[in-house]
Amino acid sequence: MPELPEVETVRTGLARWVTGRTIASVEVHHPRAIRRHLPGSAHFAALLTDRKILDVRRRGKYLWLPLDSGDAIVAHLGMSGQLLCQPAAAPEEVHLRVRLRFADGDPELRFVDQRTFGGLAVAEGGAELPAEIAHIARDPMDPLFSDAAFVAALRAKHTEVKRALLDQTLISGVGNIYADEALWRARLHGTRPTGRLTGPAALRLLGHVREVLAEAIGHGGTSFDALYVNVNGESGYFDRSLNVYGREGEPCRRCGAPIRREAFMNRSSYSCPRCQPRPRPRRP
DNA sequence: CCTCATTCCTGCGGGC
DNA sequence: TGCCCGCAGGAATGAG
Repeated sequence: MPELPEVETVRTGLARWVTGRTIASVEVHHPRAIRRHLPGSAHFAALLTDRKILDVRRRGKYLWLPLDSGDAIVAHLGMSGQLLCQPAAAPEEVHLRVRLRFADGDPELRFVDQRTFGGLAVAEGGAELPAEIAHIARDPMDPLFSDAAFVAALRAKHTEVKRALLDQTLISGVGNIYADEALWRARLHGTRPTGRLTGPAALRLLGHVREVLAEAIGHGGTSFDALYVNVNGESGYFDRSLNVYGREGEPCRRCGAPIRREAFMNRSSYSCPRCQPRPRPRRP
């Protein structure tokens, strides 16, 4: 379940292994792995062939690789996507979707994705910022992210605070795991209405979001099931530092109360029933 | 305009 | 043993 820290870990690895290299050939093994590209896989491959990768950039959970043509490769890992730098001789992964070979040989770049929620796309003229991801807000690690604008937008929303944290047009990079972790740190229940958060409380929450993301980046990300790995196929180990996510029934590390799990948007939310009481209804 | 439910996909593990 | 079902969940999409 790659969120910002996992994607940033992949970005770092890619930057090291593919920056400055020229793509020699492209193999698409599964058409669904190429997103929003009506001309088809062959055209996708043609736009990349003989192009040099200039950089590897990230916004939220999206990556893009500017090319010397002015286009960019856009990548989203979805639930189970992996970008792996592998020697050409390595056996094909079961869920290998796309393979990029380079003019200078090894390593090649492979997009592997079991559940095909992720995918690659070409953003024509998108080297600076692909139009496909222009609607995604800056993430809280971005130097140009505005804390004040975020707080104002959050408080103006008519929704619950966890929904807002997952809204990538408000703040990007946060998924189910880090939303729960930040809310635990902030001692807020996810169903708290955003409109009833004070400015200072919203700012504190943002601080906790940024803090948990930074710590997770420092650990190389979180992995539960080996579906998330860095470009060398290694898992992060931040999962050892999680305080609520996946800990139903285990004691809260702050107060000892058993962590609860609640259904939320077709998934699960974890919280401490004592540190994070449910908000009282405004009017019964 | 805004909010929210639905849908895409596959492997795993629990229950019977 | 084997089958079925629920679950994991980011984000595009369309409904209301």
